[in-house]
Amino acid sequence: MDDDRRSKLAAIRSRGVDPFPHDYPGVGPIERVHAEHGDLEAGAETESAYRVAGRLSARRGHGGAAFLDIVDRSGRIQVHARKDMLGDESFEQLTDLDLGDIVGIDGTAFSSRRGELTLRATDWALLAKSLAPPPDKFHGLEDTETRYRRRELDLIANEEARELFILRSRVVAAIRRWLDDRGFLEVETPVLQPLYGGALARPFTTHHNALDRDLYLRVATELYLKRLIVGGLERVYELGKDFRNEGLSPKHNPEFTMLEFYEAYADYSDIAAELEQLVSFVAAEIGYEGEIDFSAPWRRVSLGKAIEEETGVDVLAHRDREALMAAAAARGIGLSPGDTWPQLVDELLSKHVEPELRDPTFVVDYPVELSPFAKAHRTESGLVERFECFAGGMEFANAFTELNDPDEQRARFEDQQRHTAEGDDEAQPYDEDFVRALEQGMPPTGGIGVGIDRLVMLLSGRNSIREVVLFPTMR
RNA sequence: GGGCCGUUAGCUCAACUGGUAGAGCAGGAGACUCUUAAUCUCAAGGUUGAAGGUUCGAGUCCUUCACGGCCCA
Repeated sequence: MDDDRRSKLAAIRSRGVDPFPHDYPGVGPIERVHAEHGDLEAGAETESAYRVAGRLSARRGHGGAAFLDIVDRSGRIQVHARKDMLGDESFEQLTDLDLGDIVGIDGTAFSSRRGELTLRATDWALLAKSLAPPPDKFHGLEDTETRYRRRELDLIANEEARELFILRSRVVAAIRRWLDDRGFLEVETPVLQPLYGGALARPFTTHHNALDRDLYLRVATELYLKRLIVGGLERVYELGKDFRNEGLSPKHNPEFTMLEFYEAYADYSDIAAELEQLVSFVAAEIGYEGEIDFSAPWRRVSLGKAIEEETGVDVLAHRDREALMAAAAARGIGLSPGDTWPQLVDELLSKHVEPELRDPTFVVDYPVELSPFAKAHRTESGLVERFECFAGGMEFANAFTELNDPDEQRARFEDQQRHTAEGDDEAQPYDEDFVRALEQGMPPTGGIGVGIDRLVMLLSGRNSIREVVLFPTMR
């Protein structure tokens, strides 16, 4: 077991070699070797010298020679070591390394008889000794629990995992580039909040000792970002973690990454068009080739019509809890009896409509009861200018024309307090600081929240949020 | 919260109706100077998730618990 590795470690030290040296200057990515010599014919030699470094992932010994596979972030390359080139001592020590050791290789590029691009080792160095055996070199690491709890092993053993998280990074970078290019300012608002708001969700509560006061981890950045719009920053975005105190599921992790952006003088139609552009841009940037058609324009359907299409229930014709329960029951649909009217509508949407929406779809114009921060619809009474965007059977974005009338906002908070009294523990607490900010005057504004984990799920074809979060919450 | 499935060597997996827990890879010793899941020889590797119970005997049956996966609410 790792006793063997420990005794090798001791043997290395006893030779006066540091098994954990401080640096290794001049390392280039393995990818570059492939880029510059990927077209060598089998058997061809070059004099191009490279220094690469990475983890020893496989070894095939042949007595006086050996092949070693070295993996770095950019790829894998085979190294050919020969006793007659390295000398007996160096060769023996190189082939005595363990799988998983971090090594540096100096070598010249050539193509093996089988036509594989290979570095002929001229020198090498141990850069870090690995004391724990790596996962199976052929099967990789498949146990899901170990993959999530020890993601480093997943990244070592499974190339798909490496590629996925590199993809995720590129998605986030592309989003920032798109927003930066359009004059949006990236800002940072509080994670610890005296009052939570901006989403219908239960918060995590924590405590500030010096202030002797409870604080909440944010469930959204919305209210602070709109205060920045009041302040005249005009176009702002924040890309970071939100925290919602809810159960775990393939679509829910209690901490998750959200993009919110707000744009003065825009409405929800402008935002919808921008979301189409943004996602199309990101999909193109990463070379998306999956089953979902992200090309604009996306389908638009009203919430009432979407629910009626799937269930036959006209929610807008039954605007209280009892009437809606009865209408659903008449269609053979059971709903949770304790829920408020907006919760019932949400249940119909999430259980009967959402799973059916495969290609990107805007569901537009929500009942005011579901949307305490959205501005009333300009023509449809009782509705607000809001959309949620769905794809792959999953909601991934939520946007509205922002409510900027402070008196109306105050009344909406009062409605929320009534929902709380009715037993809705996800209703919004009254935020007087936010209303006061609106009294200062907020320009007409469109805003959106985009679930980044879910977007990455869609763009990578993964069906669990835990696959796309490096260290998902575990029990 | 409910149902089903799973947990065996570092990793990936076996073990028929209850009868001394096996293999491949990794690791050890050895052979081999173009292999690529290299190959060949030899030896080693285990509190079968935890705790109880039934039994002459439990990886296997029963109970409880822990963790995970899938489905449902």
